[in-house]
Amino acid sequence: MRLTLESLRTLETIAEAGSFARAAERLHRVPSALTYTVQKLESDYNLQLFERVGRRMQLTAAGQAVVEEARALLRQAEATDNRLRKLGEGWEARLGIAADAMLPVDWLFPLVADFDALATRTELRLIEETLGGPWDALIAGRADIAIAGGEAPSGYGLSSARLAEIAWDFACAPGHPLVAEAEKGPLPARVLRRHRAVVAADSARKLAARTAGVQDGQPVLAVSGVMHKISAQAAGLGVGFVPRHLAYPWLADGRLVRLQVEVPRERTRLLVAWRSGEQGLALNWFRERLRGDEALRARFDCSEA
Amino acid sequence: MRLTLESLRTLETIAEAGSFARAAERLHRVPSALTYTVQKLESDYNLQLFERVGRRMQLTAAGQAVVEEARALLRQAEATDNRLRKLGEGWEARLGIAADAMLPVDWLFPLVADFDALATRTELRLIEETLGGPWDALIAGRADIAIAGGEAPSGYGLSSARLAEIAWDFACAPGHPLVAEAEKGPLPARVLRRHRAVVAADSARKLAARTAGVQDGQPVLAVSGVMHKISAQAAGLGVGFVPRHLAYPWLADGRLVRLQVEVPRERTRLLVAWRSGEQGLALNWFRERLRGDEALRARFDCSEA
DNA sequence: ATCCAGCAATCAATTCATTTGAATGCCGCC
DNA sequence: GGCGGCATTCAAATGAATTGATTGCTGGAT
Repeated sequence: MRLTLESLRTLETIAEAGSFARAAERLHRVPSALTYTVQKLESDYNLQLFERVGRRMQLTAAGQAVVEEARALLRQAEATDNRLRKLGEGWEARLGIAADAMLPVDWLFPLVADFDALATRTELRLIEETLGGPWDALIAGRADIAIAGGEAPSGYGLSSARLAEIAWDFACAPGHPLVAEAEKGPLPARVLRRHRAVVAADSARKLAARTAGVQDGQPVLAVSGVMHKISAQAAGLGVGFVPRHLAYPWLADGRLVRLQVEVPRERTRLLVAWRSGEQGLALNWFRERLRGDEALRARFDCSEA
Repeated sequence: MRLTLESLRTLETIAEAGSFARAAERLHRVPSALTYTVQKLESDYNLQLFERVGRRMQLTAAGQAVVEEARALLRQAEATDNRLRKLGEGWEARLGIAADAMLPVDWLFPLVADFDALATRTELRLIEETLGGPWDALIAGRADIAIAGGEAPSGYGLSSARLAEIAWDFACAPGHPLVAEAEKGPLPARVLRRHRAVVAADSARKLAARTAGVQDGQPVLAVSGVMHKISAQAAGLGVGFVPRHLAYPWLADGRLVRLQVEVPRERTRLLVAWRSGEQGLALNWFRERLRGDEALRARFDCSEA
């Protein structure tokens, strides 16, 4: 393939400028250089691109077609150039963010929109995971940022920063037998153990699976995400702790009721984590934005109702 | 923009070959040349593409991303190269074929399929016109081949060859008053003139409009294509001559009936025409294929029924 | 351990495609 | 009829890319 971007760019400029002379000026070259370039292109492809008409040159039909082709290719070349530039500036080619389902992905959309405005050409990937899932994705390299609950698994070289705290309510459907029992006072573990617990299954692939808030011997229904867990509980299929910032509407309109338990679940810390030492600009941007995003934080502190 | 297709190709080859040495061999260059190219790319974009691992080089994450970009751009560059080649061989960028509606476009599809098999990259444009329309399109340059009835307008430098002959039947709907009249014998012009004629409007934009088979003083309904004319006549809206090869099914199943008239319409010659002196390979190909296409010809000679 | 083979980097020398600049010729216009 | 704008041609200059010899490193074989 004898094609050169340079020669196509030259051709395009001539077509736009309307004459070799003006094109030469624009390109900071001498007219004869353009003659050379065009003639080379013509002989390479055995093609007549221009024809003399009076003292100036005019594109032939074939020339016109070539200019169109050239434009298309040049536009893509410019896009590629741009991409490489951004990579050179330190913007990663791709950035994966694995967020615990407790942080609904659409809460991240405003950040993504702001990021887009930077025109970094970094491809973003939002991954929803549960429990150990974000950690797993981070360690395995499927993600570069994890938004996850609890503690960072140690020994993998991860760093993290606090993002928010999640409060838990023990809840079930209004018709559930536990509702009656709860009138006698805070429910002891012994009672809870007799009712099916709904749990969000761990999406981790490699790390040891975690379970949260389940007692030994308690029958279990595992579902694939927090929202499924909430709706399963609302359907009366079981009981369990639900994150307040997500379950709030369900508790407010009575689809779920909150019960007092003897051992309430502690607040969970939600962390932003990354592999230590990674320096990409997109990673930094998201890390800092997440840490400073008060609007996002506030959404976790829904009224105590 | 400092981007070169050559350097991207080099990079791609290295990535594929797995080492500078093997890539150099494939590219018929010396390893140090590749080192030079890669280092230039790296310094141009301030980017590290490779890292030493042992005695060989391995793509960094950024390098991997660049290779992907490079691949995409190179594939398009190859397409462009191919296109220019074809243009150089004499295949036009575009070929427009303006066919009279009496030649249903789908009758041309087999030719188009065969043409496609040549992989010429010529863009095809099929235009349906009526009466003077194909000539008009040819003269105005909207088409390069016309398939049209009658005579080529002279003085425009057109050439033509015979394609087929079209036979006409005078027809109307079974319930039309002319049907009864026709039982007395062939219909004279005087009688026909009293009934509305359906005509296909001329699609020519510049040439003088033509009308065919209409008598002075006859009321007219103009529709935009032969098929519309046929169905308008079948709906009893008027009478007129219909091309036998298209109306045949309608006559066969009785939606239209053929009437004897005193002055039948002569067969019309269908011509393939082009601007004299044009030499494009696609034009030649279609011209020759149309002239030699017995299957196509045969479709006009439907049984005399 | 040692040696060898394979690979990439460096550097000076070379090559050759591209560019330059001066000269020529053409055309249209005042 | 001469002037000015435009493209081409050609010899000469340029400089980016290539070569080839050399060095240095590594991993595997002996």
